[in-house]
Amino acid sequence: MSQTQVHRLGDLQLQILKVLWQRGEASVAEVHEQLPGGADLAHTTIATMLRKMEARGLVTHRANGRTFIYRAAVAEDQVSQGMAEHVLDRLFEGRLADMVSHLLTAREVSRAELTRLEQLIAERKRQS
Amino acid sequence: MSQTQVHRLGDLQLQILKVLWQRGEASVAEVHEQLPGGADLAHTTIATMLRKMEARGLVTHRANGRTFIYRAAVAEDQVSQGMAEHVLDRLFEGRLADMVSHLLTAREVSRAELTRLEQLIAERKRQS
DNA sequence: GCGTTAGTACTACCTTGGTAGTTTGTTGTC
DNA sequence: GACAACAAACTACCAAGGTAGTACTAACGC
Repeated sequence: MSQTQVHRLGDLQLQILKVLWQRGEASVAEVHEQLPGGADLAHTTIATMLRKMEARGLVTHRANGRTFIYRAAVAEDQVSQGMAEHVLDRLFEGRLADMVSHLLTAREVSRAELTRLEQLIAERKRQS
Repeated sequence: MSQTQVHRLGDLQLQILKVLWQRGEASVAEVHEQLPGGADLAHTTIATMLRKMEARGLVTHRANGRTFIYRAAVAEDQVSQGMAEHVLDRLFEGRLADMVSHLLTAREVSRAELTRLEQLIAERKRQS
């Protein structure tokens, strides 16, 4: 019984989830306001999307009077990991170093970021 | 003019591309054989998918008699980077360390892999 | 020559993400 | 009590991924 597939989410769904993760709960109107670039979208677009997402088990809602207050039903970590692992496995056969290598050559990474990475890896090495 | 969107490919498309990258060229039947789990799919499924992919600019073909020989029209690096960057940006706001951190906690990573990562980062640091 | 085989082409259907208009119902206000 | 405002529900479309059956056609074997 596949527990809500979290590795294939569209950009809009992701952005909506981000708003919910950040705020805990939000009405359709609040999601709409907080959504980056949400001004371009109709109110009903957000509402429809939220209903679809609820049908897929990504969010839940409770009623507050006639207004629905939505809440994420999947954890941020669950989604982040699900999507990141999906790409890692499908594209790089699970070889993390390959993935990082691609990303390092493809973009600017600050020195601070590199240092953080070094620390992460060193720590992980110590634990194994 | 958006150059073929390479960040949103389905799993089947990806697997087909992998076969083509690996072999250079392949007929529908060859792709079908090489496809992991391809035995579950109908021949026409692969053929249809290839035609759709050609329409999207992902592959091209030449005819060899009555048989079509397909070839990838997008580079592996282009796709890998496109998809990896997409996830990195959408999910982790571009913070590579966050992404790696998630991946490191979510799965087993061999010591050899960790060492390779260290080397990559050290090298990158030297260049900056 | 004729039938079998092995290709592609065409068509069709389902799902999901994305987008939004229209309808219906509730609520609060004058 | 009538009406305006607003929220959700319903309906509708489009694009794309995925899947495959059916139709057409060229080649090959006998």
